[in-house]
Amino acid sequence: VVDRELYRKKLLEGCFELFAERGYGTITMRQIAKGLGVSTGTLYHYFPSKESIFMQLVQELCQQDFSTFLAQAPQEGPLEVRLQSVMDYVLQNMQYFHQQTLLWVDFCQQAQEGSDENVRFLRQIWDRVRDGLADYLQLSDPAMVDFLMVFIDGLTVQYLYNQKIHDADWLERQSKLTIQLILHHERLSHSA
Amino acid sequence: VVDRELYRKKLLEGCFELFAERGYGTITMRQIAKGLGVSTGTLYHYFPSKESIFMQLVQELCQQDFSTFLAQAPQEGPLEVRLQSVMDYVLQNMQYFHQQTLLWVDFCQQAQEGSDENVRFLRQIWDRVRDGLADYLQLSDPAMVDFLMVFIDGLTVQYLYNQKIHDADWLERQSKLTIQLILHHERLSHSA
Amino acid sequence: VVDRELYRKKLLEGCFELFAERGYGTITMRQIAKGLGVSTGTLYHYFPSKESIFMQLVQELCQQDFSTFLAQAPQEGPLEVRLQSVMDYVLQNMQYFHQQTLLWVDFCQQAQEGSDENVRFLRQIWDRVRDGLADYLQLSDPAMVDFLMVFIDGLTVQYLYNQKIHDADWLERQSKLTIQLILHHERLSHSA
Amino acid sequence: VVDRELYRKKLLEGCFELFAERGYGTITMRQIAKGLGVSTGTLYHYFPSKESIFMQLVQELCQQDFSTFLAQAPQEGPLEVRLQSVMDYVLQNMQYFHQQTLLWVDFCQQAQEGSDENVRFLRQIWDRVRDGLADYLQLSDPAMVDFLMVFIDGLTVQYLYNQKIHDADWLERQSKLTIQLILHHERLSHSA
DNA sequence: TATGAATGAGTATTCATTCAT
DNA sequence: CATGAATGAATACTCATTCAT
Repeated sequence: VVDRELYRKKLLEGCFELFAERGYGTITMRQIAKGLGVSTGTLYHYFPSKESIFMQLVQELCQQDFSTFLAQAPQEGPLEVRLQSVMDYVLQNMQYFHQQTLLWVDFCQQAQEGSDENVRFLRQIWDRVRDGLADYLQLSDPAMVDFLMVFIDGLTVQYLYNQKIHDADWLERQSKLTIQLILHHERLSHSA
Repeated sequence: VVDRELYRKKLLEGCFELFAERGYGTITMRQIAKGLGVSTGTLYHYFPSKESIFMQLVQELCQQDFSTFLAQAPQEGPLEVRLQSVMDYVLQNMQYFHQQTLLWVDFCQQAQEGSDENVRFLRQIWDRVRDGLADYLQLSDPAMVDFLMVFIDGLTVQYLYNQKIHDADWLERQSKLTIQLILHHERLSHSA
Repeated sequence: VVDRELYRKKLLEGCFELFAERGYGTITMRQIAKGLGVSTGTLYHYFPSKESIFMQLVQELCQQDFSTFLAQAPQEGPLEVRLQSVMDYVLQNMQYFHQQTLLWVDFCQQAQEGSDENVRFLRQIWDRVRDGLADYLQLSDPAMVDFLMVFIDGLTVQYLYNQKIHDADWLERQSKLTIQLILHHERLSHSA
Repeated sequence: VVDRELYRKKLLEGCFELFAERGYGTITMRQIAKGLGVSTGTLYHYFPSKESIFMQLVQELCQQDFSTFLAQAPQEGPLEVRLQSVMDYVLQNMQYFHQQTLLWVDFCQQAQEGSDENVRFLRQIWDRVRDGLADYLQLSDPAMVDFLMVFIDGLTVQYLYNQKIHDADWLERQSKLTIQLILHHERLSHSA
């Protein structure tokens, strides 16, 4: 029974790349199965539906991503350093986050009709990440965490049209700019 | 021949709502035809493909949107006023921009495979908007326009899975915050 | 618009044989389409679902069958003659009725789960036939019509196992026997 | 080897309910296995196929059913009593016989294509029951046994789409009617 | 003996597009 | 110009059966 669970996770791992390559709505179960090197029957043996694969994938990844970030991020030091470590993490995995965002958007759009239970589930996951980030950054203004995440979301979407135009320098510049803006604001709030 | 062109534009007008309602990938040509009150045959008489409808629609809308904004925006006055007018415009049409962004993402994802000519085309349109905005705002740092558009894009995506965004106050707050951050930066750049 | 309706009926006509050949649950839409000489797309252009084809088919046939019977049956004469005409009609079309009964049973079984609206619909049709038959035979005991139809149903099912064993003579014999039993009962009821 | 045989019969016992619940064509081997509390592998270890399970089940049941009837039926007495005991047995187990008939029809329909060996097998079983019944009732006209069985078959099918049949009175009435008809006929045959 | 993972062809249904009228 | 009937490949998902453990 532990083997089964292990195998399921192994399959799940292979799924992200496949979903990312073609999008949630566009990829077919046959393509996923082929990509994983199993039959459609086997795929359905481990996951009850396409939707379920996606949900499990999202849960798994978000957990991993945030853990990975925390594990390598400096737990002490001034705000600037912590902000920088967040942005570095995002920039280093930009393509990955870009794909993830696209996937979420695609999925939400597809699931628009029918149960919005799934959308609620995604929202929960998103909230958890935001709370974790708020906890890590310890910003005086809680709205600032929202601001940061909105900006990061914007970046990951931008990547869609600008993938080849905006090089690493552009991203770096935007990142630095944002950090400075936040630091300025923090300084002013404290002095006020 | 002018009639044909007029009719095409009239059909195009009705399309946005239909696309927005169900998403680019999800809506069918039959549904579009029915929504416009014509037959599928007629639809194909005016547009060679679903893809083509979308491209023409995007072009038309972006042109209109920016013109509409400029027509009602104050052409003079301090940066703060101009920034505010941009954000007001976005906030007032938040749902519309949200739908538009979703549509773009959906389309790019669907078209991922196949000609990236379409993606290039979308990028051109995006660039034109950015240049227009840079021209209007006259910011000293050109990267700041990019920053602003990234943030706006982030907001429109958030709308998908962040319930807070439905709260007008939250939006207002984020908007004000961003304007202030930009103004601070401008002041510092000038004094430096 | 009349053409469409005509064509739909023409397709419907061809369907009975196909359904009868393989059973409601066993035949596939592809097989039906192929059997009718059209594509699956065309089939769905005229009928929203497999279920719908069947329902429309049943309605059409039952109407036709009873009309056909009445048109050729003697409207006057003693009960014996009228009973005989009913049984003759059944016997002459035994294979057809056999197939119909099997189809009904098959359908009801498949539709067991899900909406029993369809089963209700079939019952309605069945009731209409019984009422028509009661009206035609003018039996003093209304339970006798039920008895007759139960027996006929039994015959049509029997045909399943006995198709090749019981020849025309056997059927004829059973038919005659039943008619006599009913006549006896009628005579006794009247004398009582 | 005797254990194996015992276990096979034990499994078989649980099968009828499962088949009856969903129909021969509709139930899946996984559902049967789950219902019996074994794995599909085990099921296939004892029975080579779904078809085989059904055939063995039918054989087993028919043998049991007729034995059970004979064991409790009065072996002596006038025809009327013996007829009544047959009808009572049928009425008391109406739902069971109804399910059995449906199962037979379903099976024959599914198996239509392919070997009619199965149909032959079912016919043999049916014949054996008829012979047993003829022996028990000792009717002067052998066709009368057929008549009785046809009627009973009709009743069991009716159960599917005639709501009246759920009314015990209706059943009782039909049963009494039939017995009387047969008795009348017997009397007339003897006097002739 | 018993398991349950693996298979892949098969199911009803959909949809962008074509084309005769 | 306008229609809508026709197409058939494609979709998510199912299932009897096999077979390595």
